[in-house]
Amino acid sequence: MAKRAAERADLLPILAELFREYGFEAASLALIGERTGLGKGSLYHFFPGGKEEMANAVLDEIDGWFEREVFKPLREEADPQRAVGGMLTAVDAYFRSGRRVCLVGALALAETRSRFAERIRTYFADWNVALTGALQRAGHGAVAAAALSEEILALIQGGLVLARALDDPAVFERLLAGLRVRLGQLLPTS
Amino acid sequence: MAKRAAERADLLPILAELFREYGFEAASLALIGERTGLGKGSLYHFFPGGKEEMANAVLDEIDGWFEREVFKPLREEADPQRAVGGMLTAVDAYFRSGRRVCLVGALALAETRSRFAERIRTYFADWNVALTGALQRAGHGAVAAAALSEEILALIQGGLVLARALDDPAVFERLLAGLRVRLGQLLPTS
DNA sequence: TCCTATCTTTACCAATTGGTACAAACACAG
DNA sequence: CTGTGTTTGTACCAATTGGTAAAGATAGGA
Repeated sequence: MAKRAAERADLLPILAELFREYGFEAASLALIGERTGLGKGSLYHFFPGGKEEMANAVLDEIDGWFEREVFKPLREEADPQRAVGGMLTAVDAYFRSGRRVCLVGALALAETRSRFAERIRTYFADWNVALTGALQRAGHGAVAAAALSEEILALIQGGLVLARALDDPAVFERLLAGLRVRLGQLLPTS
Repeated sequence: MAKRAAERADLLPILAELFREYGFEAASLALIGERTGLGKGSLYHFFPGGKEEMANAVLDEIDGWFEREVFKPLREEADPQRAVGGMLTAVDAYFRSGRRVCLVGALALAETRSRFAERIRTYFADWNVALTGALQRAGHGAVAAAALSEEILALIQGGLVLARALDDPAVFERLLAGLRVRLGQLLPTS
């Protein structure tokens, strides 16, 4: 049973990359079987609910990661400037400096949105609330903090879209760097 | 033949909404037939290349619209401030204030990216070049203009992702309004 | 009226889809 | 070695996919 849990958990990163790369619909069972090296039998053994359960398991893991590495620090870190800076670092690492796409954002635009709508909503809503709080503690007024938070999230998501569209991850990096400057993490260079 | 051209053109908006709503893969021929009221025979009569030709025709139309209504004004309008402000107005109208998704951006994230990669690239590259030029003429240095242009495009795309994810078009509107303020189209309100 | 080009309907196709059933292989505790 | 529960391979399923073929309808000009 230790083995079972371990192996199911090992599957999640592979499934996540598959969904990121192909989307939910286009990641067929044939493709999943090929990339995981597992037959349908095993796949349905670990995920009796089929693809939908796979996607939900992946989203669970993503939720967990962001809660642990991003949202919670934003809420609890004493120094809010550090908290926001840390968020940018974590995000940069997670999205591999623009080479990786945000699965939640992609699902939001894609055909299958309705199937995961509520999860998608809370993911961004939680992020937005946590970030707004940190910005307020950093001295911004309530309205300004909320506006800035939305702007930061949009820049991150839009940066991923642009980096993918232009096939140039550097776009994402430049946007993050610009954000650091604007948020006072660095001094403007010129 | 006048009839033929007219009817094929009339199909494009329907196809565009279909692709926006469901994505390329999930917009099945059955669905397309249902929404257009046309059988497969007619569809393949107008688009012998099948779905791919439909998508390319839609992308042609989008390219044309943006070239005419956005890129060209950005390049040619005498007053660059006005040009950028006009762009924001056009974009707001086109995306129905955040209720409509950017098909090109969605394709960039989706499974079918590779099939339209070059078109997606040039769409954003053209936009970026035109906007950078206008910003330079508005007084920004070359580097600053390029950075600001990328930031504006990312905000628009990210705003559409967020609006869709949060199921709240107002997010997009707020981001556009914020942009107007930052670009000096309006005075800050507080 | 007849002819021709445009358009549509219908039936069909092989391939693939997600999902199920179930027997065989496996590991491992007793 | 035996028995038990977990894991896998194989064969199968109905439904749907994008796409084709070709007969039939519909028009417009001569």
